[in-house]
Amino acid sequence: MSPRAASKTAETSDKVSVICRALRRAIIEQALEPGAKLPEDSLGERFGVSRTIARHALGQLAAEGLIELRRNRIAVVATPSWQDARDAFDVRIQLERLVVRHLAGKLTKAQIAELNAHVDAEDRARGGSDPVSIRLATEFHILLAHMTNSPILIRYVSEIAYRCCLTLSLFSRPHSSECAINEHRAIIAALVRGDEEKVMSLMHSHLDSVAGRALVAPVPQRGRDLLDILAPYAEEAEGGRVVKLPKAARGR
Amino acid sequence: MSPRAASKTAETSDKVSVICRALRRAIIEQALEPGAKLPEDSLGERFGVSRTIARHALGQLAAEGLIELRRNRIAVVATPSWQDARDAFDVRIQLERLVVRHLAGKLTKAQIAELNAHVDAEDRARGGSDPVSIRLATEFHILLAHMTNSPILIRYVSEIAYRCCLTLSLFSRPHSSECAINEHRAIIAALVRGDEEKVMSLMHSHLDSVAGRALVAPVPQRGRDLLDILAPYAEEAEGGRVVKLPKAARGR
DNA sequence: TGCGCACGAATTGCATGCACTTTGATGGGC
DNA sequence: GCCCATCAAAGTGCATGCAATTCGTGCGCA
Repeated sequence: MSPRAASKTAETSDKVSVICRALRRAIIEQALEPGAKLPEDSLGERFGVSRTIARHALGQLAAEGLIELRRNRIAVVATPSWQDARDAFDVRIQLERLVVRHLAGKLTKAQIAELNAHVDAEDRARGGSDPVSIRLATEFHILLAHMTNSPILIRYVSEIAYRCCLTLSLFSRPHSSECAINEHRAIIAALVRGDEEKVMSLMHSHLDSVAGRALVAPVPQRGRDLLDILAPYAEEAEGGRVVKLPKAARGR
Repeated sequence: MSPRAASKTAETSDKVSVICRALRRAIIEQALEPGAKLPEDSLGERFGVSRTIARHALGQLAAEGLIELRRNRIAVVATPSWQDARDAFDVRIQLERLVVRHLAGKLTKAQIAELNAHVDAEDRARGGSDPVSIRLATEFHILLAHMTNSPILIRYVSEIAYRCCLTLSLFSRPHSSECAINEHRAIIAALVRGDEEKVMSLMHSHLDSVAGRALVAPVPQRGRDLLDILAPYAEEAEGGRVVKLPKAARGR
């Protein structure tokens, strides 16, 4: 391995990072939906560690924006707003343009093979269970980022890809199923040809269309959190205090 | 405050984030140089908290890439490689282009005043103590990011600005002193005019020149960590084991 | 003098315990 | 029947204690 090793990004010990990885994966496969509660002791019990460790893991995930931590409250999987999602995709596009710019014409044979193998796996997973195909589509982008060998790009692209994935599960239709596989193949081809301009615009439009398919409607808010939907209206009425509601609306 | 509040990015409680802020600031003002040790109990004692809290803060800082955490080892302020620094500036340029694109022509009067006041402060600090002027220059960019009101941009730009600041303290000459104040003023002017293209290219060249002033020589490695410099050579000799060195080279 | 080794001090890894906060339910007043 | 006070259960905030590891130093030996 090169001196500039692609070491894990920070992440203290093993136990903490194991929990982080597990939770990240559960989140992007939608086993944990936005808003799901993550009590420290349940986590600790589930992973065979103490609350201290579980807590530390939650701290890391919160730093990545995957979960939300509020003082004295149970941690929950993040529920990004539609605006957050738009912003995330904007940033992501710029970041991934950088990725493919770094990579154009510089891929080794082994890397090309790895990318092709990954897309083949995406192909096989199509029609299979949704969660897996979503995860694979996301991991394609993360795989690309890793090939840049730039720790910063790796970290940021991974983080934001996970977050985008999270928003997909909120705003996307049942599933428009990433028919993006062909676009992935096109990107690989352009990377191999070394056509920098072309691959950047391919990546740009690819992500644009993913975002487009996902974020069609600014309004739908498929009724995840009734209370939050009403909040803006309540705020206009009085000064930020949410008015008392007739006993209904329970997140879970 | 708007419903989409510019709340602190995650950061559990107060105590942890207080420590984080203090350390961040100490690092960018170069009170803590790259490689400086940060033992948990010293930190805890200094801030009047237990190791648990200090440890948590270190975890957060590590997630931001400001410090390095290795198992069973004392945390140290990060020492980015020259290549890391280049990558960081590349990413930063793209991110901050996004920032000014969002902002062009959309600044309120109050925001314009705030920006001008900040640059005035930079002006006053010029010639004063170096650390303060460095910090102010960095905070100008962070201030801009905050005005986008996009949590993701705020987080990423802040993080990467701090990291760039860190590399400056490693590779920059004694101090080429951010004669960039005029460039800051030019950026504000272009933002007010609402000239999107212009302000993006201004920001681009501004950061390019900051990076250029800082990262002139790919080789200098002003002898901070003798051991790391030798590591690659040792690695080529045998399989990643660093050969025993005659007792010299102590970090401190 | 220079090198290696071993032992003690320093430091981290992690679990547990206690105090405080939030949450939700139950019962009494209107 | 509805609203509010009170209280127990659940959960977090944080400190402390113990085991394991690393670091530094002094001693012995060549």
